[in-house]
Amino acid sequence: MKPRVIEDENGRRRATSACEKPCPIEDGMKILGGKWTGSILWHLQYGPVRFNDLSRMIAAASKKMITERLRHLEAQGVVTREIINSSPISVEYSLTERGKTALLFLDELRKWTESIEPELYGS
Amino acid sequence: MKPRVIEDENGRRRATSACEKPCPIEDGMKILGGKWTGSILWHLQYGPVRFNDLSRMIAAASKKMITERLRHLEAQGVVTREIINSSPISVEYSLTERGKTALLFLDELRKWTESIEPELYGS
DNA sequence: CATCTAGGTTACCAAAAGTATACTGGTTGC
DNA sequence: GCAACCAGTATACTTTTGGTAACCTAGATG
Repeated sequence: MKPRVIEDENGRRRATSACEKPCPIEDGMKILGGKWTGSILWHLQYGPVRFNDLSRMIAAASKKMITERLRHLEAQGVVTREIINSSPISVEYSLTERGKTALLFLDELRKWTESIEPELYGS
Repeated sequence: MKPRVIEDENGRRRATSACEKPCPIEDGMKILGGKWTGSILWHLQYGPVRFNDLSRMIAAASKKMITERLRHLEAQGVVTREIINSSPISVEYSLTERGKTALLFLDELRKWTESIEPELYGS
């Protein structure tokens, strides 16, 4: 619904349809907006990746952050964690279907950012 | 490029094409990911809005936050600020073309979030 | 003259987010 | 036995973010 501001009989301005509910945009940002979250999903796009490999790919993020984000994403149903009974044991993370759709939207963000700062990401 | 992990001749694992540059997704999140930023852009989508009206629409955010976000968005060329020579003087904020394209992506985020939590935003 | 509006600013505080470094316990290869 | 790998934890610390509350100038209104 289109938000409006009206004046009441005393000339005081009021907003109708102000953000009364938790807004889906703010909520979505809480899930996908944390630092490194986008990068993690991005690196999972081609298939399952093991924890330490992910950590190597996103070398600038600490293991603590990687763990934290993965746990959070798992809780939201965006990634799955699977323990592989190898030796030594390994753990693989993958995108769920929900995670794959998030990827589409992350790609939109990527395109948007590249369009405004082409000099940084050039050709 | 598809990120990979390879083993060198000693069996040590290494990532190729790790996040060496600032990633456009992380950068974009810095611009659009702050709290209230999405809501502000959302409320500007139908045309210019005055500062206090915006503040009334997003009642849960303080004026300080609104100001801070607007300054940041202005610096990134996402919104414009125009002083209207009325009496009393007023200030109108609008989306730039760049801001309007961000709106497309925010709508994708909105749809994504609604799809995963339909019970919250239902019909 | 007191109060309302406009569009903010300032000072301060709490909590969240992020970084850095070290450590665990088990396994495999040299 | 020693080192390296696995998947993380633990602890301590700094930085950033978000939020509250009060205040400001200037013009209009009662």
